[in-house]
Amino acid sequence: MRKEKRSLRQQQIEDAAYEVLEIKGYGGTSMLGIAKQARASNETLYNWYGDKQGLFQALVMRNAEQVKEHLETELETDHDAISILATLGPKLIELLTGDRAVALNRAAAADSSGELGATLSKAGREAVFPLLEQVLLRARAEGALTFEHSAEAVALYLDLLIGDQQIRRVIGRLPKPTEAFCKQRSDRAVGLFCQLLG
Amino acid sequence: MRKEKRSLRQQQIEDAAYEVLEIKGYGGTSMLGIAKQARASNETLYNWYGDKQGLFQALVMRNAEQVKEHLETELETDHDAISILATLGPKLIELLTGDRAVALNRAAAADSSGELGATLSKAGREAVFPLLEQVLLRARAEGALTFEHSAEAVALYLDLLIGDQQIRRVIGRLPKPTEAFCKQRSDRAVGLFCQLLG
DNA sequence: GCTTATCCGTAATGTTGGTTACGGTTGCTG
DNA sequence: CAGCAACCGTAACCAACATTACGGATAAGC
Repeated sequence: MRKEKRSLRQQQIEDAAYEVLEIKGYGGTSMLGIAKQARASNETLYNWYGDKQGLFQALVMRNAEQVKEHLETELETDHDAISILATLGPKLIELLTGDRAVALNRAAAADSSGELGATLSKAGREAVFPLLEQVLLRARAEGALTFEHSAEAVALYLDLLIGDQQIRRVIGRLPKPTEAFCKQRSDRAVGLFCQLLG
Repeated sequence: MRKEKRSLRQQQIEDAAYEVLEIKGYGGTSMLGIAKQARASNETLYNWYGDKQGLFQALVMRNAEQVKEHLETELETDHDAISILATLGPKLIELLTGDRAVALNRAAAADSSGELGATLSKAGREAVFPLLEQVLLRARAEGALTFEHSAEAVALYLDLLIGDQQIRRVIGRLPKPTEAFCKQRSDRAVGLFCQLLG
């Protein structure tokens, strides 16, 4: 029961961190700002996360977990692989170009040590990749797709699905995508993908 | 001759700024650091560029000019459009994911005002876009490609060519691309592109 | 050679923010 | 209720850095 409370409080603090981050950007986000937003003491932040980097590492990892959970849930359906892509795609776009992901990518870009970027990539792309690989292999088994190297196929799918949306979001030249936009872009990606490998 | 000297000195200062930027990242780059690297006075920096933002704006714009010049030079050949793509592609990858572009994108990501991002995008993507459009229209006129909306075709080409290379470079998870890599990735993009629209 | 504007080097100045420290409060434990 | 640990709110400390200021050097223009 003590643990639950702590966990809940951490959730609140991390939510507060996102709020500040999304509004003020990484450079404008201070530990005191986060503490104030969360109505917490900065001493608590330092006790729990060590330092600023630690807090952001925690944000990145928690976000990545959520993304992975989302996707794994989608994967548990018994639809055919292409249908799975059709539902997975919009979700993936939303997760990778949503406000939180963008804020984290900006933080990683601003972090000169490269630690955040490493964590973001490891917990993000490198976690999503095998899931997609699984879907594409299923699609090949079903005869819907033809390819030799699954890694290349995944890379191609991601190029078509995400493209340069992330970087354009990160430098502030694209708005947060609407649900309709995600759907439309996903459909386009699947269409092109099948045209190439179908 | 006075102007030439000034211009030369500015070039040196901006080169120094890139050096610091590429080594220390945007957060770690200070005006005094740049001044020291350039063996210049920070007073001079402030006189010439106004403030830190101004200096980075100048970097972005000068870089964009150079990119555009590079591409326009390539465009002046009388090769067929697909051949132009084959030579343009590697150059474009190199320019968009090279150290300077990455450093500028990181700066734009860290700039909470969004000014740098706007300039980067306006002077970069939005300058490159019409050039590519021109090439693709030429390709269509030559009968090599078929498409309805040229803007969509350009977007597709960029997705295939650049994909998520930029964001992965920006968060530090990809090394600077080799010449061979640029060539290979460009060839792949052109191949897939022709397969889709050919 | 004298004047003057420009530039260098370096030293203030003021602010910001990461980090630490501490007194007061809350809430659990016995 | 006493004891204790965790947490809040706030202040304090310290370093970095954007920005400003200034004295000395340099070189162009006359």
